[in-house]
Amino acid sequence: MENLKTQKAYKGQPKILVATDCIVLGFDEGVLKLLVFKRRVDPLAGEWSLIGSFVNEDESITDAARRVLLKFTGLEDIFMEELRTYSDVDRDPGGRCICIAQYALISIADYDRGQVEKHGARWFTFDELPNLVLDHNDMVAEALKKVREKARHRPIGFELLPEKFTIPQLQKLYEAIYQRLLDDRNFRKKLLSFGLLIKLDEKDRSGSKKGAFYYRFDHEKYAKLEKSGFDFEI
Amino acid sequence: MENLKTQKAYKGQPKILVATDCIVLGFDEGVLKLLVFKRRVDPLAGEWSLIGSFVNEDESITDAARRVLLKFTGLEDIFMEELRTYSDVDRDPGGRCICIAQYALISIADYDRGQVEKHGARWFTFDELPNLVLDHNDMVAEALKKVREKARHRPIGFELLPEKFTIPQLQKLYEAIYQRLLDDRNFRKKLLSFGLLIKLDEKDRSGSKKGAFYYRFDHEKYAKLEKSGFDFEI
DNA sequence: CCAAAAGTGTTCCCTCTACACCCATGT
DNA sequence: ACATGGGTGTAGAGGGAACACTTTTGG
Repeated sequence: MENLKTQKAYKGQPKILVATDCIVLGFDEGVLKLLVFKRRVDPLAGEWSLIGSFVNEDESITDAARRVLLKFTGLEDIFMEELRTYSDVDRDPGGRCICIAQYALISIADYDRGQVEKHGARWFTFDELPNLVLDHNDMVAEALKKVREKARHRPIGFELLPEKFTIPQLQKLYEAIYQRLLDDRNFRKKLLSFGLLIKLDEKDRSGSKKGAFYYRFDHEKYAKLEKSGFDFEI
Repeated sequence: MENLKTQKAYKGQPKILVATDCIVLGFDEGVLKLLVFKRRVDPLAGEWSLIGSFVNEDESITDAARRVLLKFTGLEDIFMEELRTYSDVDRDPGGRCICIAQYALISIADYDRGQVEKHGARWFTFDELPNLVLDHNDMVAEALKKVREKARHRPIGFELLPEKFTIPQLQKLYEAIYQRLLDDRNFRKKLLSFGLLIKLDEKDRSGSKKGAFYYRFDHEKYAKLEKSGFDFEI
């Protein structure tokens, strides 16, 4: 840390409460789901809310979001990206507070059910999603829009699937994200053409008698390609 | 405002200094330029810095950024978008402070030279750009990356040109953004094919004897198209 | 043997790219 | 008349979209 002189430089400037809220998306039973919980602090205690927290003085926004996600899902190393800052002066009746919203994509198979229940959290599909507190509905809508846009150019879909997945699963995921049906032949062709899916010997027989081969995404190869300007366009 | 009960709800939570910095880009003499100024507060007073300010308790981040831009350029209604939040605990030796960076695109013909000079600000090309304080170099690099990506799908280029512009001017702008030469026939064809450029009767004769027709961008028509999912792809 | 999902190829069309010459005008 | 930048058309290649049938196997 620096010295007293520099500490004084910013003395008297207006400090503000800073929070972060997470739009946590998962993919389960062929549909996208959102993790929300019952807010415990007043005002609006008992209402449905995104999971979030105030940001402490000794942590970055990312640190705070990771702390929240760990607490509510038991998961670490989750894909997470900043959405935007919500800073309207009157956005929170509890007091002036800006919020940096982040969206997180998780493989719904992996989360810790115990943690979720312990904190009064629940997964909702978007059909049955209740009204959320404050500007959280806006955050969710914007996050969905951003995920849709982003999925067209970056392979973020794989974050929502387990390590091993089948092509039909992947297609259903993209259909859920884009909200429209895709041609199965063209989809498979396109995805395989990138050379980024590694076919495994194992089959998933839960979806059909014939069984579908498992694949995994080649993150290492993609990382290299991305540096040289590769666009994962779907 | 609400009542004392709710004010108390967040009592004791950690307040933090919040700032916003603006990556102000302009296009002049065929190259992109960045507006920076000599920082006046300690620590690091006298060093080159992005223009910015602390966020007051009674204003949103956008309000703060608009205030800064007005002060330094004399301009209002500027295109501006959030880049991201910089929140590393040690990013500022002056004290814990998070910063929401925003990039702004302005028509360099329009700004108020008096305002710029009065505040010790200057336009730099990226070739001659000096080192900036704190993490401002990162912010600039990320803003450029974002502008490049965004320009491929949204008509943000027009924000950097005057209301009236010629096709060759527009092409030079895109060449400056993408850092590569474009084919003039294909470029013209593509741009005109959208039906979003309105040809004026007037010519700009500053660049050649023959003169190039002025056009303006049809913002209204684009707004409608965008709602129905139109992608302005260049 | 049948139902149910997995897997496979081809044709057409449209868009992107590459490329070279005439036009208008001020000096 | 000439130099300078503005403006136009076309042919070939490649990628996206549309489309139907065979394969596998548990029950």
